[in-house]
Formats: sequence, structure tokens, C-alpha cells
Amino acid sequence: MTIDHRPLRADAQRNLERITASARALFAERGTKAQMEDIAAHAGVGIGTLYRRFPTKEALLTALVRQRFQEFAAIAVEAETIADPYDALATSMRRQAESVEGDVAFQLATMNIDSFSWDGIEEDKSALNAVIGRIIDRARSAGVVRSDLELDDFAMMMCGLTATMYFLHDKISWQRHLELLLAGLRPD
Amino acid sequence: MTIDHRPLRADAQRNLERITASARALFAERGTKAQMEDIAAHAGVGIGTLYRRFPTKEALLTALVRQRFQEFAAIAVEAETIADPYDALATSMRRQAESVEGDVAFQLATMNIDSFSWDGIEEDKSALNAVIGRIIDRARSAGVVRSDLELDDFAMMMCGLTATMYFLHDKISWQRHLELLLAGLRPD
DNA sequence: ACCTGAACACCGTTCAAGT
DNA sequence: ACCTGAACACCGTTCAAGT
Repeated sequence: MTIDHRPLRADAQRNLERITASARALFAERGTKAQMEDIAAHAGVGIGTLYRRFPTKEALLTALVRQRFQEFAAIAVEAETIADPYDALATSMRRQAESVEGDVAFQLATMNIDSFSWDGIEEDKSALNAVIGRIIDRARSAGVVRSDLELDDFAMMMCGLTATMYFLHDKISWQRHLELLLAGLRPD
Repeated sequence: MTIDHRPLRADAQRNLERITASARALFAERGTKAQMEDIAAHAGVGIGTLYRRFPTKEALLTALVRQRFQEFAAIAVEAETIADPYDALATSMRRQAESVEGDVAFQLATMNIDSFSWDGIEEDKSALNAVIGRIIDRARSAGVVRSDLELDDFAMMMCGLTATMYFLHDKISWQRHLELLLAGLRPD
């Protein structure tokens, strides 16, 4: 949605970036209730321009989530270079969590599934899963995590972690949650 | 909201029960998008009657959540009678999870915080926490769980678990998640 | 006391006119 | 190509009239 199109006219590109930035800011501040008109105004464009890029509010939320998933993949790729197999895994989780922490719009979209469509997200997710899959395999082969750990567990744990972030706004809570999750990964 | 009022007139009481039942059903089916008019119609009452009991959509959602919290407390009270300290804790978690599983409206309300208010929920929560606190203390004293386990951890884990239920609709996923969480509780 | 539903207000979305 | 905002539609909420 935000990607893979022939380049936009310079002013249109600038507007697009302003829109996503404003959306992120207002969703973070007001939750899903943030209004499309306010977002457009905040970005300094007409409401029609906003709708030209994102046909629905859902689509706008989805675009923000996709950006975050792409960030996840970048984090995982970097974590994969860590020599210690366990560290690579734990660091992926921790860095992704930190990245989500600063992105209330993502948490929100994530927590309000029925109010947005996942169009195109599968794409980003499978790119992410490829890396995470390798990181998990390595940790398992090295015997530093329980032998039945699998890819889906990762997403599940991140999902739970995101949920507590959304509910309990303090950093300490989700770090504690992460600690408990990691403890559950110890070799059997 | 649903409780502590002088008894309603018989027909009003019947209407109230129909309303919450219909709300539960329609929210489960359509998510937050379920419309107030449809809920009223489904319950066989006028829209005004619905608003007489629940001043806003948020209040309606909140009432459903409070009912579930009360159910949690009942489950915990029963689990407390289990002789084995670890079993008492694990059973509390599992039974609560099962109870949430059958209540999509609760998952919904819980995951869509910005669309419902926590009014009055503290009350139910502290009743629940009293029991859970005792169960956790007993398990810790018995040395069957990590020595730093505390009350807040319980809510956090349940929150994460509810999130995966909401996202991944199959029973296997949340049971796996629960298994990982329990593994993380092992004595250090 | 409680019930009803037409009317109102708000906000997501469209579209005709403009550059 | 892209921008604009007035107009429309939908749905949460209110309230005057009724039992």
C-alpha cells in the first residue's frame, strides 16, 4: 500500500509521509477514535487527499502495521548476526518489544483486529518468519531452549507481550512479562 | 451496573437479561461493530430501553466484562479447595482460560480497551485478587513455583493468554501458550 | 417505572469542481 | 495527477410522548 508503486509526484510523496506521521501521532494519542478529518488537518491536507491514499480508515491502520512488521524483520536480520544462539533469540524478542513500545498505533491496530483488514500483511509476515525461523532453529540445535520450540510460539509470545504493553503502560511490566516468557523457554 | 440496585420490575429484569444475552451474542458474532439498534432488536426491546440500562455502548461492554470477572472469582474460589498447591494455581489459570474461551465478547471488550470504560471493574478485580493472592502465596511457600512469583504476574499472563485466544481462534494455540507460561513458573 | 422510536449529532466516505 | 471540501450516509445517543 505504501510501497511498490511508480514514484509519486514530489508533493504527493511529501503529503503521503505527512499523513502516516500524523496518523501515527494521533492514533497514539487518542486511540482508534482519532478522526480522519483531524488526521488530514494535522497533516495539512484535505480529507480527499487522505482518502486518495488510503481508501478506508482500516487501510490507514494497516499501512502503519505493515511498516512495523518491516521494522521487525530488520531487527531480526540484525539479531541473527549475534554469535550466541540463545542471545540471538532473546535479543530479537527484546528489540521487537522495544520497537512496539514506542508505537501505540501498532499496538492499537493489533489489539483492534476486527476494525482493520490485514490486506498485504501476510507478505511482510512471511519475510519476518523466514529470519525468525532460522534463529529458532539455531537455538534449538544448540540445545539452549526447549526442544519443541517452534516458529508459531514466537508470534504467540510477542502477541501476549504486546497485549500487556497495551494494558499496563509501564516499562517494568512488559519487561517482567518477557522475563517470564524467556524462563519458559529453558531446555526441558 | 448490573448489580446492587433495588429489584427491577419483573418485565424490566427480563428485558435486562435479554439485552446482555443479545449483546454477548452479537458482539461475539460481529465484533465492536455490532450495532446498538441491532442488539435492541435482537433482544426484542426498543432502543430507548437499551439506553435506559446502559447509558453508552461502552457501559454495555463493561457490564459483560464485569460478569466474566465475577465468574473468574467463582472459579478461583473453587480451585482454592484443591489440596496440591501447584494444581490449585494451574487449575485456576486453565479454568479461567476456558471460561474466556467461551466468551468472545469478553475477549473483544478486553482487547478493545479504548472502546470501553473500566468503571466499577476495580471492585470485581480486587475480589478476584484476594483469592488468587492466597493461591499464589501457597504455591510459593510450598516451593513449587519460582520464588519471586507475584499477584501481578497472574493478571499479566492471563492478559497475554486472552490476546492469543482473540487472535488465534483455535484451542490448541492457547493451550500451547498456557503450557509455555506454566513452564516459566518452574522453581528457579 | 418503564417502554418506544423518530429525530439529532457525529464522523467515515464520496464526488463534482478545481489546479 | 493530484488536491479540495461540501454533501451524504450511517450509527450512537437523546427525548418527548405513551403505558
